[in-house]
Amino acid sequence: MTIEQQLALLKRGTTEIISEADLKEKLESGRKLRVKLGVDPTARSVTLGWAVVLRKLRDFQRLGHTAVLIIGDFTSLIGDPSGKSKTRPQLTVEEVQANVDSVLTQIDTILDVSKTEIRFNREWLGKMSFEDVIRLTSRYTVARILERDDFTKRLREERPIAMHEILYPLCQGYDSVAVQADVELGGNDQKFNNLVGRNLMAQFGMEPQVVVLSPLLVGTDGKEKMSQSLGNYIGVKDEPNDMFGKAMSIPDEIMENYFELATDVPMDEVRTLIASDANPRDIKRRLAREIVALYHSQEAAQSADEYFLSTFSRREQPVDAEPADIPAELGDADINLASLIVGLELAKSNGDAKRLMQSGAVSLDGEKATDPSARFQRSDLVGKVLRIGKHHFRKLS
RNA sequence: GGGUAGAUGCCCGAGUGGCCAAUGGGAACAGACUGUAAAUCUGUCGGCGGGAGCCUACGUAGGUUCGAAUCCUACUCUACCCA
Repeated sequence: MTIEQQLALLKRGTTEIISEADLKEKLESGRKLRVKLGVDPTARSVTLGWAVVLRKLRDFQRLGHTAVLIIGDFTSLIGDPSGKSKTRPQLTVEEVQANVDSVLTQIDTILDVSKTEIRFNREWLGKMSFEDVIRLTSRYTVARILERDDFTKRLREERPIAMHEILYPLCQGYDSVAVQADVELGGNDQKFNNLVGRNLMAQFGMEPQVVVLSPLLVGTDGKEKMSQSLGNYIGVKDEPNDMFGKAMSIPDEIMENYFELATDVPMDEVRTLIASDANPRDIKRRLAREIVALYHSQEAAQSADEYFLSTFSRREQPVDAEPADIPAELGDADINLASLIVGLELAKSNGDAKRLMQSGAVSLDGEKATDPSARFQRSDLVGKVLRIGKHHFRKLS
């Protein structure tokens, strides 16, 4: 692959490269570059949004460079203030470890983990003495830290900024020094932190890293950035049908964005597809298939597509609704449907379940069950398909 | 250290002694319509209960009162001004 082709591949799905000329130079050097991505183990699910940068890291990896994945086990004790209007809760050591374990098993669908250098930043940050910290902080000024938009905003809105939060960019920047990064990847919201890394590296007499920024993937709601806490995410470990369904529920306008950031479909093809007069729904089906194929398989994508069409487009009963046992404690007679729904974890409380029934969201074998006071025999329920809302089906047994 | 303002449900925010499980908006959930899109309309939106009703909740802990989100005391936290 020529340098130009490599650059083109690496530029897909990025908003900014600081600077492209530097990146080109580094690629031309023929060296095996050290490409850093820092991850904050605050979430347990790897989402497609997170996958955007992980996939970019994979691109570098496939070009023969060294992927250096930094698990921010130390920095997550601080909590990245990026994009946050509130101080994040600080995690305990146990919570961090649990998250790390879960995250590592998830990213192997994206990266070649065996070839990835995985480092925990406690390795160097945890060893620093207070004197080291003071020396580090003396390299930056308060004004420069406060330039950062999140902080400016919080100051303006008279919201708290805790002292430790302003150390976050320095910690992350110091990671780059410690692992001698050539390139650092990040989401757009990481720009400030990444640039601090460049500055610190220069201060330590190193060649500053190139910063490659990717846009943030919008969540399935089409409004906020995709994040686990907002619940608008697609997880890389989601079941095929679920993943497909979530992909279908995104607004039309963000389809192109999803193709670019979450699939490998060539962009020329995507643009032609979107410009054509094909039914947007079918373009979106293609998108959903691509995504499922990436994290599961072609076959899984195909069957998820079929499931979707029959269940939702043609509104048929799913043939293979998820089986569910009627909890034994409900007894055999006088079964209250609301308790059953709660027992199957399809509603969070009895009141909630009753409300769903009253609003017509609950049906048994296609017949609406709207009366919360109705009682059922176990034998009447077994074998029927319980439907809650549009999405949830359970075959009772 | 001194002063001022403030802390209400997922978020914003109204409420200054009973009519408050708490106005309004957003988010969310459900129904109708659809392409599980968008927009729109409708309903719901602390827990338990078939219901009557009961319980828990307005920063924390006490107190006053027949009765407190509302009054008093102490404490915790936040912002701003002065040092």
